Amino acid sequence: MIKRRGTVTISQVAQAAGVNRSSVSRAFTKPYMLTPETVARIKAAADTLGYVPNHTARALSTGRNSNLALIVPDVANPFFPPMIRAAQDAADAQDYCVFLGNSNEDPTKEDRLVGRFIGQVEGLILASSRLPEKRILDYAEQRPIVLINRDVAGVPRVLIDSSNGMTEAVRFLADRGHKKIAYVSGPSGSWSNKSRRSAVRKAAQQAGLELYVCPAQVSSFEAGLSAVDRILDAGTTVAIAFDDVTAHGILAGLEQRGITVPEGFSVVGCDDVLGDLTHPPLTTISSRSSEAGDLAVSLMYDALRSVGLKDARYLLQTELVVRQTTK
Amino acid sequence: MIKRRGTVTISQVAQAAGVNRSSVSRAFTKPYMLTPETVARIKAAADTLGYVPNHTARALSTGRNSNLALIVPDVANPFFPPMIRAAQDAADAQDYCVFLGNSNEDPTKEDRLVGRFIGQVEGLILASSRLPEKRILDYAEQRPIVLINRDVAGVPRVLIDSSNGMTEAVRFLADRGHKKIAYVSGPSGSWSNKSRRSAVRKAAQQAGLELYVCPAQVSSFEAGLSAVDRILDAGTTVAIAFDDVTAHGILAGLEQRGITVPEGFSVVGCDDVLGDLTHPPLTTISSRSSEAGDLAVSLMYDALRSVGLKDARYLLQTELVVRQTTK
DNA sequence: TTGAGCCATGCAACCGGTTGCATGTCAAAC
DNA sequence: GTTTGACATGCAACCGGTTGCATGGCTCAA
Repeated sequence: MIKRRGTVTISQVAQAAGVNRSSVSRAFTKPYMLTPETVARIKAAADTLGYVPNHTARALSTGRNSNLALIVPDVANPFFPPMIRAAQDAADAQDYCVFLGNSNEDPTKEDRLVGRFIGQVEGLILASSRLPEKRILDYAEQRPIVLINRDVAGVPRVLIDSSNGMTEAVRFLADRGHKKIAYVSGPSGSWSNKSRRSAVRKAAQQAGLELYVCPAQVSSFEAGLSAVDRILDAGTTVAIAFDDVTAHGILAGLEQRGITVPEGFSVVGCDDVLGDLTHPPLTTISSRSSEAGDLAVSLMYDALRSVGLKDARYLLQTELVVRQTTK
Repeated sequence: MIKRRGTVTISQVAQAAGVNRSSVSRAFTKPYMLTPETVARIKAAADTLGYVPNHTARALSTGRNSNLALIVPDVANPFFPPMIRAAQDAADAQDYCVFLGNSNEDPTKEDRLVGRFIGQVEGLILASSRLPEKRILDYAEQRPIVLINRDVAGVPRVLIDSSNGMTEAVRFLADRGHKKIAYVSGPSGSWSNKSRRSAVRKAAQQAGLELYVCPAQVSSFEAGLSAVDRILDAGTTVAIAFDDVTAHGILAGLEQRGITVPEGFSVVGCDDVLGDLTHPPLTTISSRSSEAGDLAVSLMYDALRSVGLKDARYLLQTELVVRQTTK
């Protein structure tokens, strides 16, 4: 047992105030049960002693700990920080603390993180989870789980629906005279990637455009960079990237080859996380990830309060943001 | 008391295995005290029942919870995510979980977060803390605290020392013929800002350069943008910004006014978080913030193990990274 | 005056583990 | 064959709160 210097417990306060331990407990959690004078006396004693309720002990006896966990594939991917911040703020507003996990896109690590967290949180929010569906359902049995950008029936989820933005982008490109377009993929296990790719595919078909899908395993600058040769070889005139980070890599690759954007080639990103940081400023699909974080936390509260409403499925709509990488 | 479905406790395992509760506990925490056969029998029973040790109960009786807290001023500032990820990884390697707090640059909120966390962690890491020194020392009395980019004597700290990078930058600019330079400040309470500003001041003096210090309250794109008029009015030919984000705003402001970089004006950032994302790619000062995160966690382990070595002070050196915004 | 009922507080069990000490067993040593 | 000691396991207290129930004092009405 590690003794913390100066840890003052409920018993010491009780003794100082001349009451039973239970009254001290009530003074802090159910003051209406006590005379105002008693409460005042206890609080005074607590103050002079410097008493602070022990969170762990309380959690043990009540079974609630006011903690949430949030797991993301990559903190450093600019898509996530706004989401993390929003979730953190929303949790903070209800006096909840949030554990953050970084799975590094690795399902095994994600699984380990969930296991570590699950014992000390009331619920978990998994963003862009790479876990097998069965695993998610198993965990959801133990604790409320809310998903972001992962679509598992029976688990409350917030989905940033890029498909209408993507559709809009494809139509926009068709109107501008493009005939053959490329889609540069993202992480293979990603719901977002699947949903974006199929939206592009469908819209391209409807608009009578030829589509080349360029595989890529991860979302990264390098992935975009190394896709450039293939999308050029395929004879396309525009690339729609899985996300802005990938699009940025594509822009860099094009510049290396002396191809100017948008005159020589057009590029469309997704998620609008880079703002007009790229050169030229990137045409992209909006996606307010902070709203997703906020919404996920409030869904979590719903789940924690009532046992019902397990199958919420929120779609956040997106739209094309035209900047200067498309012609 | 909230009853979790299917919570199996040590007592049930004990009964199933026909041993005392204490043996079950030992099978998991001190197996060497038991016969291998007994351990095996207990683990088998635990497996079939699906027993998972209760983290909270363990924390209560041992006084250790294997949790750390990390508080940053702004998760969305690109300086922090790599640090967060590194800290998270380092913690993970030792089976620690990390709470993340976002103070939003607000000392009051930071204080509240510390208060919320301190009861359920073994130690706290405060990055770029805006807390009054006294407050930090008070908290450090209760739990080990490690600071990043905040210099308080008596508290272990990791400082990214931008001063030699800044000095290098000023000399570099003097060599290129600049006579009057501007420094665009960052958050007023920030140690980094003070240290960078004074390094620039000193180096400018030594190099015989005239210096204009342009105040700014926060680190943001907008702060940089709105500083442009003043740095131009002051007659400077180059601006050294508190960080890359601010520098990016300056670049945008210059472009709005039709001033080309680096021909018409030079810009230097700090922290190297944008890579060559800006246009033109930004000359900046390196700072591997992920190393700071990693180091902070290992300092924390030191602090948790031994009561001594309270006054560690690590300086991480930096250097000028010349790209294309300087002439 | 007495009994009913309410309310403030105390009592003690409980949450789920951990751990110092006691006990019992068995083997080696005398 | 008895003593000694090492070692495996049990016992029970403890970590610091929470909470259902018991108790006792007081008020109010009959």
